[in-house]
Amino acid sequence: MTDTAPQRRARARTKRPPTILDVAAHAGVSRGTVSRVLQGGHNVSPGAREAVDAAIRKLGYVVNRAARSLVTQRAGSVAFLLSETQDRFFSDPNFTTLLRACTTALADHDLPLILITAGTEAERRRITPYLSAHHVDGVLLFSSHRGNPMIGHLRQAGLPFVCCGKPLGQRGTLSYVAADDREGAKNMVRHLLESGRERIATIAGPQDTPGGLERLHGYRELLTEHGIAHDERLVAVGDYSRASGEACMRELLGRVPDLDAVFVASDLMADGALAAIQRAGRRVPDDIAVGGFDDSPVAAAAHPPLTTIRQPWDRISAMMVRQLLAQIDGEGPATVILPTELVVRESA
Amino acid sequence: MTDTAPQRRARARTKRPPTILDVAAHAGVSRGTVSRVLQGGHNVSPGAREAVDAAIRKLGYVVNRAARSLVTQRAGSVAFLLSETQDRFFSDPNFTTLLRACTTALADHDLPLILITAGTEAERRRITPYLSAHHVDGVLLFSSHRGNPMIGHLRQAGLPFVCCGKPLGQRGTLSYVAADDREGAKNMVRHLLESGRERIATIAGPQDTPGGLERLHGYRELLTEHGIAHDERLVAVGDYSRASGEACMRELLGRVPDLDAVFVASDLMADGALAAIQRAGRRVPDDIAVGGFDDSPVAAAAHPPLTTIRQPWDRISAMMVRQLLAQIDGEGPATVILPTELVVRESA
DNA sequence: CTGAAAGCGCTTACAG
DNA sequence: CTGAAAGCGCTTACAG
Repeated sequence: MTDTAPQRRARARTKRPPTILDVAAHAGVSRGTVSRVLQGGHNVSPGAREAVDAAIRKLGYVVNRAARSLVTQRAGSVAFLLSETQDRFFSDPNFTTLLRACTTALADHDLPLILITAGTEAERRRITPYLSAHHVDGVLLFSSHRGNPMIGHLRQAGLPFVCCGKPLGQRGTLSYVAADDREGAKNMVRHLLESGRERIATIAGPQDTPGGLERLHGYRELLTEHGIAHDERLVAVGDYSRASGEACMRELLGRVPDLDAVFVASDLMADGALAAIQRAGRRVPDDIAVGGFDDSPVAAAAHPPLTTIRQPWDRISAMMVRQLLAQIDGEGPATVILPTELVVRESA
Repeated sequence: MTDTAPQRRARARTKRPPTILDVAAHAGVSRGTVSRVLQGGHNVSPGAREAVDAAIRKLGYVVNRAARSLVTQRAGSVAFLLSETQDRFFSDPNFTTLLRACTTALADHDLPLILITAGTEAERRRITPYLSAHHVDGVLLFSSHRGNPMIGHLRQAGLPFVCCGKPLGQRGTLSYVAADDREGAKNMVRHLLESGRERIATIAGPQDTPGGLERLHGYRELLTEHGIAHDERLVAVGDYSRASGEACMRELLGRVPDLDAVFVASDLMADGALAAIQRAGRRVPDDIAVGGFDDSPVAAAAHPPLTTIRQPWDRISAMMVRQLLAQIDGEGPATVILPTELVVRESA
């Protein structure tokens, strides 16, 4: 019974891929030597090394990660853990920026990124055994709320992790990477002041998040440094959504009709503020200057384009990955604060 | 030499997790029996089963996935493969919706989602060996461009995959799940017609994508069915970006000042169109009705909120996962087309 | 620098 | 229904 062409092809396709043993046979060396070449080629003679490399290319050999993991006791992958109410983070324009940057940074280290969401208690319960069993070597943790229980789980599991942004309401030292929120806020308010604005309001972010807190601190600190008295009527607090930006702006305009500038703690909220201002028949920046925060994609797309503070997402992501790898290799925790940058467009 | 407390804790933390052997010892059965319980408990007596379950709970046993993979020859994970120019897809509001829905659908099957980007030729080259080595059991493929070479790679690797949307420029049968673009477009244009509009323009998507093509076909088909002659001046083609929507709308208004409605092939472009219309001093929907497509987050946030066609992302994702699992289990390819839904808001 | 061999933690025929 | 045993594909001391 002769095979038909399709049958032969089908069998060839499902044929077991070459193993280290096939490579060893082709190269005329032992399994151990092939493995040593795979590990970087230390303690291998140039000749053996070349023979192995040639065999690998010829056979199209790719290491079996499961087998490697089993012996090295390492998963060979890292989790991108979103421990946030899903809607909130997924609708955040910064999220995709971060996700992309982390994927790229990890790919450079040949580490697949496993995306895990754990916004609810039920999800956290489901994912905890997975993490405790060290099915990943480490975790990039994205969560902005005070007292996230996920952090306790990760600590208990002894799993290396690095947070994006300063985790609030945690005791002890934790690794995290963050932008310099306070300094960024101060730079924006200074910019508004230096361009001649005198009644500067602010729309802060949620006060249980580091960005919400620190950017408001920065706003107050800078005004104080310039001898400007506090006026709480100039402060509104949103939830980072576009709708809340719009509502806060309406509120501020009602309370302080003669305000001439507003520093908004996120671009998305700033975009909402823009709508409220225009709806009120005021012009940006002529009547009211608007400064955002993030330099997310919405900033450039806004009308007018937003002057904002750029968060260095690429650097934040790369640093998170670097810190995580260091921790996986046994290093202790570290805090990394990265500077922001004022991006001047048309809104202020 | 007595250990200090921290040392003891450190050792306890890095202690090897329990294996199937520990469970077997605790339950007083053999390794094989524990494994059978893990596989669903067939051919295991109730007593043995209970003893094993108790031991598992007591020890906090979690299966070692690497060991399992090694023997089952399955990776136990699935890739979410973004084979699209990164900027384009990551800035698409539908992307996060899809990503979230797929993560959830896979989690229900205890399959981790591995996020992989392969927008450039260099990335594709890097990722191909990983896929060919079956480091994932299957691929959810997101790519909208004609003739994506990734599809050839996946076929060659014999790796099960399901596409999101109909892949253009491919021969042979492929599994894909898509919304009924043409019917959706027809529904929107019908809605515009029935609400009394007479000069209906359209902003289509890129003509090398199924959505760009099919929605334009639907527009034309519906008009023809209603005996309305083609007028190519009423057709503009964008690239799905907000900016292109704005530019196309400006173009259309210049060419046909008396148009009274526009069907836009994506919400993001529709949002841009809104800006162009308002900038031209026309009102929506009073002067011009605007219909979008997607029902992405921008639709509800637009001013005025967009009337649009809802893509059933949750169903699309769930179906993609279901089809993929079926293929992994040996089933052949299938095409799934899901109906869309007209969502009436204020813009039309 | 190299090979032989143990062992990582599972699953799965195979006997019984 | 159950146990003993082979084997998945690697890495890594250990000798030499």
